Amino acid sequence: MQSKKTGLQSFMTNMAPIRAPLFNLAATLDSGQVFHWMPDGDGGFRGLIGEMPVQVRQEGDQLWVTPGTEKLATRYFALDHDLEAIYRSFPLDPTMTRALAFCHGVRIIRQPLWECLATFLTSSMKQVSHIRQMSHAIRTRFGRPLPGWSPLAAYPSPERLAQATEAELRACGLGFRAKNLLATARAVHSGKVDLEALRHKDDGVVLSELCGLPGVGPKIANCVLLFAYERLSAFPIDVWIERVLRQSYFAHKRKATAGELRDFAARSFGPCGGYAQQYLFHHARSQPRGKRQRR
DNA sequence: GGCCAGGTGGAAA
DNA sequence: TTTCCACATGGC
Repeated sequence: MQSKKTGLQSFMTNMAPIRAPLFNLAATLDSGQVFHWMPDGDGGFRGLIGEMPVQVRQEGDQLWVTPGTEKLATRYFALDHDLEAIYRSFPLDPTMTRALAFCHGVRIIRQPLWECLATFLTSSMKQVSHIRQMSHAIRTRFGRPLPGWSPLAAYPSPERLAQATEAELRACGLGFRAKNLLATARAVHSGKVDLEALRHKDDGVVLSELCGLPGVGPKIANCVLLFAYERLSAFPIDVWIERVLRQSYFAHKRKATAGELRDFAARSFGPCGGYAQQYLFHHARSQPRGKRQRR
């Protein structure tokens, strides 16, 4: 009689291993960069890397992924980033030190350009859980369904969303963001803005091009710069980061302007400021409500 | 039931 | 220049 395999053993015989030292999968997926990964009910996650359905699970320094997606996953999860070197570039103040300890192993994911832009376009004045809801609604309503992966679906192309109506997008819970997503989808689909071509442009050029799209300002443009264009110095300043900066770095000058905060961040957090920003964000957001900093 | 959320854009001061 | 406000929706 054959011995019955445990769930873990059977999972691993069907999966491919990747070495992933200094990586925290769960925290990375929960840190407000991506919004569609779902728990698989067995300690792992199911999601899509671009159009490719992927199941992933972490066991210590080993990542187990759907066979055939090893290279894709390695690149997506940025396992090539030298986190030790990045950490050495951080300032050594108490706030940053606490955030680093809390976020150890969180990596900045390399996201598909359009998916990242479109998702963050819907993020304004929304909690992370709401962004997740809208992302799933848009995928389900407009995306290509994947057999056996329901309710997950690929993120719809600019072309597909360009054909949608504002009412259809509002039905996904977007509110006033529907008009902006529609107009931006049309601008990208028409070729007015070429997201791929921007990969080779300077940060400033990418920023100003993105900010020309309806509903995209400096915050969202910097998120896309960081999470999709791999510009690790990009430092998006949202309400959470602004609170952290004012509390921890401008306690002596609470009336500092937005411009002063931006200049300070660029000066103080170095060439990997985007990583520092993400760690400060995730740490602040993970504090129990009672312990959170207030204005 | 009021407050706030990974903002933006346009008007007023 | 900076400040103010409308803009939808949902969770707590």
